[in-house]
Amino acid sequence: MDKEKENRVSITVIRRLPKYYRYLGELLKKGINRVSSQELSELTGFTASQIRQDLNNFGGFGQQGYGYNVEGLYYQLGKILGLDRTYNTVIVGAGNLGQAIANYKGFEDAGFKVLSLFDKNPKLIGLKIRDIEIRDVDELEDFIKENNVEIGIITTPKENAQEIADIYMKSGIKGIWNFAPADLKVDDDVVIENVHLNESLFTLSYFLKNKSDYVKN
Amino acid sequence: MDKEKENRVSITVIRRLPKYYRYLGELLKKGINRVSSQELSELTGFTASQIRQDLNNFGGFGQQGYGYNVEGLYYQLGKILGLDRTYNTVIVGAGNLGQAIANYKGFEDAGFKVLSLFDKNPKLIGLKIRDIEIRDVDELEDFIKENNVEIGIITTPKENAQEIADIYMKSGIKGIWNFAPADLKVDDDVVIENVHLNESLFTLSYFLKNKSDYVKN
DNA sequence: TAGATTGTTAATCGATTAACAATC
DNA sequence: TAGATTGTTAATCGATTAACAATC
Repeated sequence: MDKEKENRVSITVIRRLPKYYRYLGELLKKGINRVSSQELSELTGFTASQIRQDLNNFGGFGQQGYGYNVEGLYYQLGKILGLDRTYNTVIVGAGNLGQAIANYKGFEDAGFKVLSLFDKNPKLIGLKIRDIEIRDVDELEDFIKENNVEIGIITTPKENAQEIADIYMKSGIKGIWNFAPADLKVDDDVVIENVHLNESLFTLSYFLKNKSDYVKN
Repeated sequence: MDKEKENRVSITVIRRLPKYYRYLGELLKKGINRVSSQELSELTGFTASQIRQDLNNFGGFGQQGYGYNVEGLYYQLGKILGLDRTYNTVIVGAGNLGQAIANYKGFEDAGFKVLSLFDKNPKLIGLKIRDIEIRDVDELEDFIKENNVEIGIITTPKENAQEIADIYMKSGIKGIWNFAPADLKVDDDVVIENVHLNESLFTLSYFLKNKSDYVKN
């Protein structure tokens, strides 16, 4: 009955994977082809034990007495994270933040292609951000359906975020990357990843104020 | 000896505070002046028990039989987060992302004032983002020292992030908000808050791929 | 007073760390 | 073979949830 529960990996583990992936990518670029959990620990700051535990949620990628093959592990983690393919995305909200994301080459390199930006501001509609056209948000639903868009990005003010999420859902999008400082209500089969910059900044503020209690942490 | 340890509140608690703060602000704006942990639970998604535990790390803000006074709790949380004052900040990296942050009125409203942007691109130097001038990064250290800047924001490519962090430290900055996809090495008395957008996107990718295992979570 | 809801202790649950046999 | 390091189990630690007496 709760078969799914068995191989359900905890969210805290998942959130560490991209960091492993990043450092493995760096090692790979340096031409290093072998790494131990101890070495990964020094790079990432997680304990070697935790790293071995984390990786073993997905399989035995290492080899006793040797460690992990950098290229192999990098490839495996990419596959686990779903980075072994490409995704079509759109961005609603063509202000600075939307443009920043559209401009960031790193996302495209990782397989996330921004097909179009959308806005309701007539001054922006028709402009291009390195070949990516800004369209009227009225065209959003049709565009998504016609272009096999899987990920919807929201960089609008918070007042408009929920209505955009609703259009996304109506259009069949199952993954939303939300930058508006609001918690969106979505259907059970839609996943949301929030980037709440204000919360991040307030956390920094707290730690800045209380840093003496947290030195070396 | 480990006196500090006593009143050390766990990081996971701290990271929930901004969300409480946000919802309290919304309630306040609606003119609601009383809220129970149960109601906060429905808003935030955390359990009522957890909310009471979290708040009691900092004091007994509630009243039996009544709940919490919205305005009072909002004010207290603001104080705890260090939002009862203003901070001077600078941004290094005047591309789209840096401009987005400089443009975002919400940060200024919360007390974080961007005094200047910095870049090394001569085409950007001298431009203004709503009154905020873009200066040459060569002037960074002097500017920080002369203007009582406490928070340094990094929105450069990852290749330059560490050198900017080094200048920040040399200039006396103790709080860094880092958007570059790199883990910066800083002194023990400097706090860093990272916003690693690529890690966030990769996490979304994972959950999109495995969403059937995570429905209603 | 009766009802509601906190503050707080105790119980549970889950995540991290330690340890070591397996094995390359 | 000897040394190194994984995979995995057991122990520990910390965070969440449950429960309820205190009290407004």
